[in-house]
Amino acid sequence: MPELPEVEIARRNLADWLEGKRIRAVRLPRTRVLRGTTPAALGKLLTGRTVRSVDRRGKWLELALSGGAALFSHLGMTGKWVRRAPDAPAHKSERARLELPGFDVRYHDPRMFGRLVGSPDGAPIEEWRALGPDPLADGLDPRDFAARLAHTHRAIKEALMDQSLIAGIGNIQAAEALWRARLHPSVRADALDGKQVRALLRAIDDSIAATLASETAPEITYVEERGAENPFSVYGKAGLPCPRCGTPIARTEQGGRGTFFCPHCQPR
DNA sequence: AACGGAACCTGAAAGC
DNA sequence: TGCTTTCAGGTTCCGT
Repeated sequence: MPELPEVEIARRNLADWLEGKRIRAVRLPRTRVLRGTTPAALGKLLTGRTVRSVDRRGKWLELALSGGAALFSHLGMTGKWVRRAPDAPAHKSERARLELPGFDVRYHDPRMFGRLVGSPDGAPIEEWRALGPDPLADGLDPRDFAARLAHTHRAIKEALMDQSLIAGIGNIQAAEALWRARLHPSVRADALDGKQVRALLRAIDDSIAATLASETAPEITYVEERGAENPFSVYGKAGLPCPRCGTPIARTEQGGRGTFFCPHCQPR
């Protein structure tokens, strides 16, 4: 279940595999992943195009194609792009297949929360245009970010997961960044001072960099999958000692999802 | 306008 | 063993 770092790894992999390659054929079963379009329409858009570049903003990927078209991909909770030999058996959750010269790139997504959207003229789709600045691709201006936070009464953790405010942060990166910045997840966003906002932006950069460093691999294993190590400081660590002070990590619920934090390092 | 909660899905793990 | 429940890092829509 991908957030900014996992999607960035997917971008790098797709760029390695696809840039300069021509999509000879596609296989697109009719699934929820294609909502808003049809297999025929998307197939027609993709077939025969060469992939020029692979870009990312927040949790969205954009494959720029020859002839000015583009393919937008969101991985949802369980989406994954993988490279396979053409004769490799299809995975049960395969939702799309791009056939390149000598190999396939396939999209797996058991829960089908992900999306594939074609853009015939390459114009960014509405969801892409609605995204706020991306901490890795754009960098965030502390003053601008502070001004945006000052407009919301929500808890800082919920604000961080608002993709229009800052793009790419999900439940894990929010928890990790707040721990690094020593901020309680329930603190109101408009209560942070300038120093705290700067610390938070640094924490976000550091957390993303740390996750990228720990997960770089041709195939991503998400934390909750069997056999995966948990490389995080507080996420999924309820009851375990805080890496900084040893206090047991607490778990609460915020906006219907789990929130992890250190009650000692992150006071209200 | 802004917020909380349910809905959308499947599969793995934990509980019984 | 096998059935049931719970939970999951995504967005979106609906009611207040």
